[in-house]
Amino acid sequence: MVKPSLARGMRDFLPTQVYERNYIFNIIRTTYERYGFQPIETPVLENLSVLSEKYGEEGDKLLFKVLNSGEYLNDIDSETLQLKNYKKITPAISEKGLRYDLTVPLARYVVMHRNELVFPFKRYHIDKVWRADRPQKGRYREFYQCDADIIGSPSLIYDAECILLFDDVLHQLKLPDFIVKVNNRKILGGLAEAWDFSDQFKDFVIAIDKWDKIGEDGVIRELGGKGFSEAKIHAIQQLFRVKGSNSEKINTLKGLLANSPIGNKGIEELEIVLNYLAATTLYQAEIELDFSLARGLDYYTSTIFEVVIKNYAMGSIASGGRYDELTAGFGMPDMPGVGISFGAERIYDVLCDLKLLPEMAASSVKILLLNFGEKSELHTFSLLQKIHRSNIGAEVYPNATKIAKQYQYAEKKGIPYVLIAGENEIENNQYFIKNIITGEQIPCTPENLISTLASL
RNA sequence: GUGGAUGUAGCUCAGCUGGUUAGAGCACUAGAUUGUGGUUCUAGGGGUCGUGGGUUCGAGCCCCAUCCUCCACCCCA
Repeated sequence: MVKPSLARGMRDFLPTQVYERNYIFNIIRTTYERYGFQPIETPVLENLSVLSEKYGEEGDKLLFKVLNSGEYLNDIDSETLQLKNYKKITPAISEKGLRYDLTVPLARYVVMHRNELVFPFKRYHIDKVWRADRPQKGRYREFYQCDADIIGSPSLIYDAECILLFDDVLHQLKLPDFIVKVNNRKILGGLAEAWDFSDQFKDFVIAIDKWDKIGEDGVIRELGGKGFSEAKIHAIQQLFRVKGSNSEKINTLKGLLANSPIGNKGIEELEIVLNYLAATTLYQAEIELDFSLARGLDYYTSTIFEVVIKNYAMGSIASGGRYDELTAGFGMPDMPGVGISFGAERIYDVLCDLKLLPEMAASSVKILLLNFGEKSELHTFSLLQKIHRSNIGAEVYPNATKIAKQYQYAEKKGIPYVLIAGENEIENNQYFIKNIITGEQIPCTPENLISTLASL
């Protein structure tokens, strides 16, 4: 006997949970469709040559790798094996891995199918991804991402559309106040240029990204630890003084970036995006420029966004950004893209926690046909088929156990009605449809059973 | 990958300073009620106390290791 167990970070879902999760997926999917995105599918497994080095060093550590098939040890010389150096052995025994996100596979897909696609290519993809991270709340090793991306256009109208998508979807999900934080990587690059630490850009980005969490002192400490000089830290501290409305923030930043062409380009892009948004009326999204927003993934080059819930201790529930060179690594330059992703698992956790999931029918079955025993069972079974053919969900109880139990079955499955059609009813040509909640009994004849059911 | 907390029935938990056959509530099954349930009453099934070692006359309780979950880092949806 094997004790049943789940691999770390993996989860099962009960039927009611799947219904609830599908509610979220359906809202996202139909919204994507309405904006003109089309679905694609890609394999769960990709060659590691495609996945590696796209996510930064940390990301690569979190890739689930799949062992080669067959006698995979034959191809390694015993010397390498002796060294026990996993960095050398891993590529020799594993050449495939589980996808880490849906964006890098998309880049690969676009390059491979470039002649079959319509550009700008708007695609959505709702599927599982895997990360070998240590699990904790809101963090799983297997989870869904709900991506929408536009490939092949530099137009910032799409960046603005991404924000409309955040607003539209999260509004439909009835999420409470949320903030869309927006920044532009070129601004961060410009600051690095203006303050002369482009060589330590990555350290800078990681440090300021934690501002929300560890505060100004924490960021300063971290920068100091990474070898930033006092003067540079002092310069960076100016970032923390950028306050006020979005336009005030932009003005302040223009001063800081006066001598940086790249930085000014970032500001300009940001202003264009905000200008597009100014022409719209958002449901409830609050747009906040946040120059400490950085995003860890290496591939972002321009606009970046992240959605957080106000006053709620949870990481971002959606995020995204513009990447201009993602396909370049696959030999296809000049293919800019922008996209977003909803973290459906986190959204589900939040909606559960805040009790914002609507009551939904746990079953799509409308009526349970009670089983009163041998003499009426065949009749009941024929009714079952008639109801199905009328496109109404129905089930028959499989045996003539006591009625109380049959009622409970219906109740637990969320079936709203039961049909009472036993020997007496069949003989009298009168059935009863009973509402399981109210107890009300609606009489009907064999002839009008279907129409009565359909009208309920 | 680093550090910390936890783990007793399907679920929520109790179990004294280590001492006979490990308990409760809910859930489940059966009966009271052979065709109209969700109330009540009665009876019943279910645990190698996460797993593997160790200490002890004796371990759910103490020690070590390991796994899961949770928390903080790293990083991220």
